[in-house]
Amino acid sequence: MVVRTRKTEPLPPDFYAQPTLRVAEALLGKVLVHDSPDGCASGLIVETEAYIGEDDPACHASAGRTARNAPLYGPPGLTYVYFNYGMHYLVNAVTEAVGFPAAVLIRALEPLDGIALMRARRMHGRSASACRAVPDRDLCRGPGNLTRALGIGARQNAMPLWSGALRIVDRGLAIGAVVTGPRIGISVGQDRPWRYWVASHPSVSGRRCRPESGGRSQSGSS
DNA sequence: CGTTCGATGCACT
DNA sequence: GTGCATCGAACGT
Repeated sequence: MVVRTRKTEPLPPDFYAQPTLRVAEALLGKVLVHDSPDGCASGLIVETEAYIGEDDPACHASAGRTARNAPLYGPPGLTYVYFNYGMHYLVNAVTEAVGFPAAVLIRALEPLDGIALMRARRMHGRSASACRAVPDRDLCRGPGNLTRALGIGARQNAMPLWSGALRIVDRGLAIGAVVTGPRIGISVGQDRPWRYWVASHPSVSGRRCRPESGGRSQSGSS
């Protein structure tokens, strides 16, 4: 019984046909991979958010089915990629059952493979010096940043995550403690604690977790 | 260190 | 025309 190689099995479609909160938590520690013509890039999922049903005011389906949000109503395990703020793509994994609109937003990754490629993609349209200053841990920090680093765009919308170029796999990697709290970046539905992240992980978005002691934050300079 | 604000395109009212 | 599941430069403390 050797076969102790790194597992790279994609999560099966059934994985996504579960309650969205369970999927959102279970996706932490899995690996999002994109094989593109430019090369392969991947990262460990360390932050997610759930968007559940037409009753969720922050869910894109809150106003009913439209052309844009149609993938939310489709089969679980497909992507829902959309364009926001005129410049960012955001990627979701569709969950639950056909006809019920719900998904998990991937908000942050810890870069694993293809770090040079990620940095090259994020360099697009900005000065080389500014890009060189971006630490590895920030390359996929935030939902807009990770799609840029992985080369995810409108062409990846409504694509299966269990096969094909863009997929989520389980490599059996261990993660730290999981924390939950309110979703961020939204103006409604903030009462629902449907955001999940790995505690104290440096690639999680939002306000940076301050290091334990040693940092003097309240000193009046001069 | 913290907070504010402009960029930028598209879906939807 | 309005508002958005964002980002980072610019400014104030």
